[in-house]
Amino acid sequence: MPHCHTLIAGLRKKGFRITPQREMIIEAIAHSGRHMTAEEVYEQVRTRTRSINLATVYRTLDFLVEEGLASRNDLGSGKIFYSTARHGPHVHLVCRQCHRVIEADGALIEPLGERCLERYGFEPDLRHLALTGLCAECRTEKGT
Amino acid sequence: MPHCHTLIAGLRKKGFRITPQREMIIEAIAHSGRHMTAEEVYEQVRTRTRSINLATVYRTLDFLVEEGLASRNDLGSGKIFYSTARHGPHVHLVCRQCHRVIEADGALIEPLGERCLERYGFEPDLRHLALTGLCAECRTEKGT
DNA sequence: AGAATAATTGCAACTATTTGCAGGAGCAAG
DNA sequence: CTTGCTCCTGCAAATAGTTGCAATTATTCT
Repeated sequence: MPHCHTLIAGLRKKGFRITPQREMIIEAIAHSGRHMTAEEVYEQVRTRTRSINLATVYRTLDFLVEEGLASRNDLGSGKIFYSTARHGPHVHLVCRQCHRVIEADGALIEPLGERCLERYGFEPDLRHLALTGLCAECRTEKGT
Repeated sequence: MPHCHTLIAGLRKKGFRITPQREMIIEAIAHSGRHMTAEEVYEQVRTRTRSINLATVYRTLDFLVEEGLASRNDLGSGKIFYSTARHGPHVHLVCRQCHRVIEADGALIEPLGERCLERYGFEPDLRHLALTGLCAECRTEKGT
């Protein structure tokens, strides 16, 4: 799993500019190894410098998503979560009712990638897939 | 489509109240057979009555999602799309770069549902799955 | 090192979505 | 058809996320 310096070096090699803001945003999110909202990333970077703006955070995060270095997930809570691909591939099972999020093994969707590529020339990012549905508890509740 | 009447009857049977607003919102989205933003649904219903509020539209759409009758997709454009499950199961392949959306055959992810259920007791809604990744064109562009 | 240049930032305005609360209305029971 | 119990709606305010534009600055070329 790429460390933030690897990420940064990669971006630089591709010809993107690495500003202190971008560097700190990347470090914040890559280092946390968790899912963060833009606001959280902002707060985190803010503890290190005053030269950071929330709009920049949003733009940088979306930029990272475009470059395939982070993923953006709407888990139905009204907030969008971002994360790098540091922790291995995995799937989020998001309950549409209680909004609980189960982290499932990425192996679950292994065969999927190849088929997308074959049939549609589309290369899905399967490191942070989110599936919506009903969790076990909500299912039994419902099943009355 | 009398389809929406089925939906409405089902909700009534479950003990939910069917207000004119809910009825019109359901008709709007079920009838369109497309993906719509909350704003579009609002405009659509607005042509029929003045007694509708955008907040109600948002709440009703989220309610439908909870009930498993609609799905909510953040396709990365800053707007959230909603749709019913009228057209058969299918997958959205969303390019993270050009934001193009390819509609793929739902059979693509058939085996996935069973495995989620087996291992996690989680029943995913596979009728409107969205996968993020790189489309063929953006991939070749990148491959320079 | 210094200048040119084009990408990136901050600001502020704007759009999108959520939430609290008070009043309104669907539905069941009588 | 009236009552009462709740759930639902509208409003307005709060929170999230996006965008245009002028100023700034990372990188390249000399």
